Amino acid sequence: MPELPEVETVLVGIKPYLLNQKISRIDIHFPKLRWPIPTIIKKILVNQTIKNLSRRGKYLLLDFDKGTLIIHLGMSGRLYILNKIIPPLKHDHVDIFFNKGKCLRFTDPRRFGAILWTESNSEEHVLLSHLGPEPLSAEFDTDYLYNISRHKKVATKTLIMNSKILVGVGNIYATESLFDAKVHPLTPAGKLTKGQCAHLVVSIKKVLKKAIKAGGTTLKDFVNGEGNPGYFSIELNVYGRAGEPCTRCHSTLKSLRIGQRSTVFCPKCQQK
DNA sequence: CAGAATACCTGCGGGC
DNA sequence: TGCCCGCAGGTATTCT
Repeated sequence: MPELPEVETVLVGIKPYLLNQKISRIDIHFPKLRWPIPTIIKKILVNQTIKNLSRRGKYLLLDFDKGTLIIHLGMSGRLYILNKIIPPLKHDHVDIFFNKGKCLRFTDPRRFGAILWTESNSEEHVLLSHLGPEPLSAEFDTDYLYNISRHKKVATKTLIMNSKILVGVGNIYATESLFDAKVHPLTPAGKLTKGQCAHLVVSIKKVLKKAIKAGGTTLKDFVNGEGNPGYFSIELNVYGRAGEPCTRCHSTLKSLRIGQRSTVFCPKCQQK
């Protein structure tokens, strides 16, 4: 569910509460996620201090002296901080307690999320080692997108959602970025002109930055489960608006399925 | 090899 | 009210 802006918002929201905090106990209520939660963390991480929190793509990384806890929220995962003990409900998988009484709770109804432990450099973890550049980094520029898309037949939308090409862009922001850049989502990636690549790069960065800003203003309170780090709403031009008028030209927005994902676009603004 | 389809889950809204 | 269907913000794995 969460795309890069949502994960970034979660990171910024929980970091002040967790940085340099020492773990006192970990309760794993329900270990079944995409992969089982390694029960070894219950022993390894007690009395260990979180030395840093960061994000790579949609992965959250909690660094300890002994290794890194890798957290992915999947489609429906949530993380929030509790000030007091609240009994776990059905989809509450893990509670990580800290010395000062706070608790980090991981909840995930659909269980596509993951909590993994690595004692190596997390960059070398199999899930992270093949990831493409961060969309907001300088590395993701026109030349990069142009060069990597050459001779590829996949739809441009599929390309920009591929984490080996570029991390962090999911269904909503791919859809919005393509509209912003006036690129038809089905354009074969290899057919993108350099100019289109330039527009797309600018649009992706713009759309993500705007969403991060919106998340930051919408979700201030990560404590106590109130003001949940849920999925905040930003104004969307096309996603979820099939059949409604284009905000630019008032044509009727159309929908498609690309790679089993719903895609909305303006047939007039976004032509192949 | 690339690209496409499938699999993993629960919850919700709509149609009947 | 209840049942069935399709759909949901992700991505590893399997297939063709």
